[in-house]
Amino acid sequence: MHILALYICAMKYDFREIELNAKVKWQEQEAYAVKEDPTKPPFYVLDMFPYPSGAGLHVGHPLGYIASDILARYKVMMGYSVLHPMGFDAFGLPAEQYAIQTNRHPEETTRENIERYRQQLELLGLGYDWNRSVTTSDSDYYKWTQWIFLQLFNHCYHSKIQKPVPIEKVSEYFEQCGTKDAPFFGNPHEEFTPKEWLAFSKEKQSDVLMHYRMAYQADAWVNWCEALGTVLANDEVKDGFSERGGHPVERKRLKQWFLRISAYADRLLLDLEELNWSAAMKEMQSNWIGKSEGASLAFKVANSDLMLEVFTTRPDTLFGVSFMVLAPEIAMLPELVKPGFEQALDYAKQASNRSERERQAGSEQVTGAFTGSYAVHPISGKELPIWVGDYVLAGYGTGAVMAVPAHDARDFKFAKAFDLPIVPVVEIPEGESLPYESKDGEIMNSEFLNGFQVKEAISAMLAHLEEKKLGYRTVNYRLRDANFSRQRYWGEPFPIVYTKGIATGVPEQCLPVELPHMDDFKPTGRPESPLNKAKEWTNLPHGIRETDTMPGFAGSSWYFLRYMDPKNQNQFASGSALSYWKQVDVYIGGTEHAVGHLLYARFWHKFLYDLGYLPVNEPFKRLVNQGMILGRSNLVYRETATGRFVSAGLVPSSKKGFQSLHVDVNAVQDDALLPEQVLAIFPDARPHLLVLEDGVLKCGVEIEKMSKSKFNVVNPDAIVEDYGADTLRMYEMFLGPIEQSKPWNTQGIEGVNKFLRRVWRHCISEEGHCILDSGHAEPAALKSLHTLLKRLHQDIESMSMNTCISAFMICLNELLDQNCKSIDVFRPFSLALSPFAPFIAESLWEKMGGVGLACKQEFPKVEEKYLIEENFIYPVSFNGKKRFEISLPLSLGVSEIEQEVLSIAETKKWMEGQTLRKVIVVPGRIVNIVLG
RNA sequence: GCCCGGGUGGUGGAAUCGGUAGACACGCAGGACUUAAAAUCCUGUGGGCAGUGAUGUCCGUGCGGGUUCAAGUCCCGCCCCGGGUACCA
Repeated sequence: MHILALYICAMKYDFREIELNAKVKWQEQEAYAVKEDPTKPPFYVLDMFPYPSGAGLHVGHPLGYIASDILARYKVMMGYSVLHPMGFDAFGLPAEQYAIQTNRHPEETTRENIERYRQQLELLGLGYDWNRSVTTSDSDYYKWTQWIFLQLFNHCYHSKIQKPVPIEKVSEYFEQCGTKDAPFFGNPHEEFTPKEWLAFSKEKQSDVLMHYRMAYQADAWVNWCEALGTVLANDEVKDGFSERGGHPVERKRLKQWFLRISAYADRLLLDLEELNWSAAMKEMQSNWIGKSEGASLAFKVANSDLMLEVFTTRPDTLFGVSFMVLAPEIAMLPELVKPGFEQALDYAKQASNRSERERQAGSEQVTGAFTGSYAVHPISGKELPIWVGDYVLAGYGTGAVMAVPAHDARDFKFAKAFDLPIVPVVEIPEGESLPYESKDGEIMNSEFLNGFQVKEAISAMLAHLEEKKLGYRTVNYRLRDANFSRQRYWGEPFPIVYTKGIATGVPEQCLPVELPHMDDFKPTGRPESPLNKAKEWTNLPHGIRETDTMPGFAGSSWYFLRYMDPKNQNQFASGSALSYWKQVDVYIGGTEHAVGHLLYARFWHKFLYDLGYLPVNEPFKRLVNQGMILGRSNLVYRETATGRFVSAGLVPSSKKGFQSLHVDVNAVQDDALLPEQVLAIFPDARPHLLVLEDGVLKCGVEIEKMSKSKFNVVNPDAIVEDYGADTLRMYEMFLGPIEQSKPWNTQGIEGVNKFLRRVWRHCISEEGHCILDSGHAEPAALKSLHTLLKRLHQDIESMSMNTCISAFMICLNELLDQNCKSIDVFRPFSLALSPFAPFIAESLWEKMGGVGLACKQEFPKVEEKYLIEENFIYPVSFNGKKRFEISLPLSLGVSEIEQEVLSIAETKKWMEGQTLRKVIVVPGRIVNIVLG
C-alpha cells in the first residue's frame, strides 16, 4: 500500500526528478554559455550583484533575479544574444567585521559565503553563465580596478574641453602660464608664475599637481570610529554612530584619497534626461547633485585688505543682509578676530572639533560668536558684523554666508538668538510671517529694486553686480568629491608607492598590487590601515606602499563592464566585446543604491568613455527598481514586572509594561507557539510563567526588514525543497508588481503550485507519457492560446510578471473547460512557460517530442487572426449605471448600435416614464443612455 | 520640514486612452469521490436591504468637494502609510 502510493506519486508532477533532468540537460548542452554572436542583436540584462553575507540568500534577493531571468530567457527565445551574468561584491567592511567576530580570515569566510550563494542561486534555475562570473576580491578582477584608479590618478579634468587630460598637460601649462587662467579642475592652494613654478622643488611640484589629479589626496575631516578602528563613509554613519555596530564616531583630520566626481556634476545631471529610469530615481540623483544657480559676490572687510566671498541664490535680497556668518573651519578667521573677541577663536576651535554627533544633538540650540570685525555692504556701504556659526558648512560654497534673516529660516534663528537686526525686503503676504522664504512677492526697502517681483529682481541684481564688477553669476553643487580611502584590511590596495614623500603610480605591468595575506588584520587602534602591520609588504627598496585600501564602491563601479570580457588578461575588456554589448539594456536592483553606487558607476563610466575606452557615455539605459520583500516577524510579549510570557490576545494594544521579543519565524506556526517551544527558546521561561490562549502562546506580528537579527529570514532553499523551484519562481512573480515592497507570506503559494500540477497532469499520463493528440486545434483553444501570447509579449517587456502569471492561469482554465487535448496548443503553451518555469517546460517539451532544448526554441508568435472577434457584449448603461448586456456585431457603426439598442424591449422597460436626452455609443466599448 | 511613491473585498492583487470595479489566486463556506484522510473536482463568496426562490434594489476603490453622458483613473482641499533627504545659503 505504502509502496503503491509512492509509485503513483512518482508518476505525478515530480519536481525533483524534473529539476534534475533539466539541470543535466542544460549542463550537457551548455545552455547558458554566452557568445558575442554577430548574427544576433545583443541584449544585456543585469542584476545588482549581491554582497555575500553570512546569512545566505533570503527570499527577497531572488525577486529581481527571477524577473531578470524571465526577461533574459524571453530575449534568448526572441533571437537575441543575451548577456545575463552574476557575480559577487566581496570586499568591504561587513566581511571584515564578520571575520573579526568569528576569528577567521575574510578570504575564507568570503569564499564560503560565495559558494553558499552560488548554490542557492543555482537551485532557482537562473540561467547565468558562471564562466563569466566576477568577484571583486579576486586579484584578476581588482587588477583592473587598480588600473582604472591609475587612470584617474594620471588625469586632470579640463574645464574648457570638458574632458580629462594627462596630468603632464597641467605641468606643461604651469611652465608656460603659471596658474593664470588655468582651465583645470582642482583645489589649488596658491597662485604662482611660470618662473616660480620652475623654481619649485620636485616635491613641491608634485604636491601642487596632486591638487589637480582626478584621484587626489587631501587633508579632510573624516568619521573616525575608535571601536571599528577605521574611517567610515558618510552613509555608514547614522546620527553620530556607525551604522554597523552602533559605535560612536568622532571627527579626525587625515590625509585621504578623493575622486573628483564634482568635475562631472553637470554632465551627471544633464545626462539623466535621456535615461529610462523612474522619475523618483532621477529626482534622487538630481537632488544629490544639488545644482543651484546664483551669484558669487565679495564683501570687503572694513579697515582691512581681506575680502569675504559668499555664494547666494537670492541676490534679490542683498539689501536685506544684516550680518555675515563664517564656518568655524574657515582659514582666515584668526586675521578677522579683533582683540577682545578671542572667544570667537575658542568657539571656532571647539565647534570644528565637535563630532557630527554633538553637532547633530545640539542642532536645536543656535551657537555662534562675534569676531569683532565688520564687512562692508557692496552697494549701500553699511557695516555688517561678521560672526562665526556652526550652521555654516565649510564644505559648501565658500564657507561664508551673507545672512538675510527676514527670508532665510536659519539666518532668522541665528538673528533671533543673538539679537541681530532683521530687515524684510520682500513684501510679506497676509497670513504669512517671518521668515518668509517664498519667491513670490514684491521687493521693498531695496533702492533700485523696489517694485520688482522677486524673479525679475534676481536677474536685475545679477546684471547690476556684473556691470559694477561686484560679483558674477555662478553655479554651486551639493555633490562633493568622493572619499576613496578606507583604513581597512579587506579592500583593494592602492597601486601607489611613496618615494621620498612623492606619491607615484605603480607601473601598469606591475599590476595587480596584491593584498598581502595577514593572519592579524585587526585594526591597529590608530587611524591607519591594518596593512601598516605588514612591514614586508609596505617596505620596498625604493619606497613605501600606500596602506589605505579602496572603499566598497570601487569594485562595484565598473563590474558590469568586466562581465563583457571577464577573462581578459590584457585589458579590462576588449574593444570588440565592449562595442558588441555596448551598455546594460535593463538593470534591476533596489532603490537603496540610488545615489551611491549608481552615481559612482555613471561617473567611472563617463571617465572611461572620455578616455576613449567605451562606445557609449551612460552605463545603464533602463533601470527597474525592485521593491523589498519584507519580513514578517513574530514577537512574544513578556510582562516586565512579573516575567510572565503573555499570549498576544491578552496583551494591551499599547504594549505598555511589556517587552517585545523576536522569535524565529521558522519555529512559529500560524502565529502561535506551543508551551514546550517557548520553554525551549527562552531558557529562563518556566511553565508557571506562561499565560496561554487555547493552549498556545499566540505571537504578535510585525512587518519589517528581513534580517538575521529579527529572526524573520526565510531562505529560498526550504521553499524549493517543499514545492520546487518553478513554483518559487512563479510565486515570487505572482505576489505583485516588481517595484512594490511587500511582506513575505507563503499563504498563496498553493495556487501557483496547483497550476503547475494541473498543466503536468493534463499533458502527461501517470505512466509518464504525453497524452495529448495531434488532431486539429479548435478555434476557441487557439484564441485562448494567442490571447495569452499577446499578453506575454506586452507584459514581459514591461516587467509586469505578475499579470503574466495570471494570464497563464486564465488560459489553462479555458483550455481545461474546452477539454482541449491538442498538442498544437500545449506545445507553444509550454514554450511560453519556459522563461517562467524553465524546469517543467523542459520536461514537457521533451515528452511532447520536442527536439533540442525548450529554452533555446523560438518564442511562439502571436497570430492576430485567432484573436478577431465578431461580436462584442455591450454593457448598456442608463445614466452611467449598467443595467444589462447585449451582444452585437463589432461591424456595426454608431447609429446602427443606437438603433439596435433602442429597439429592444429591455431598453424600453428602463426608459419608461422618462425622456431620452442623449445616447452615447463607443463602438467596441459601451452604450450609455442619458435620461432626464 | 521638504521631495517622491502609495491607500481597491477577509488577504495578495487586476482594471491599456476616463468606458462592465474586484480579473487571477489565497482563504472561507457547502457539495462530490473516499472506511477515513490527503489529493482532485464542482458550486458559492464586496457589503446592506427585500424575497422560499430565480431575482430585485441601494451602497461601494482612504475622506470631503468638483469636472464629465460616464471617475479607482482627471482637478482642488484634507487624512493615513511607505521611501528618500535634511542646516547646501
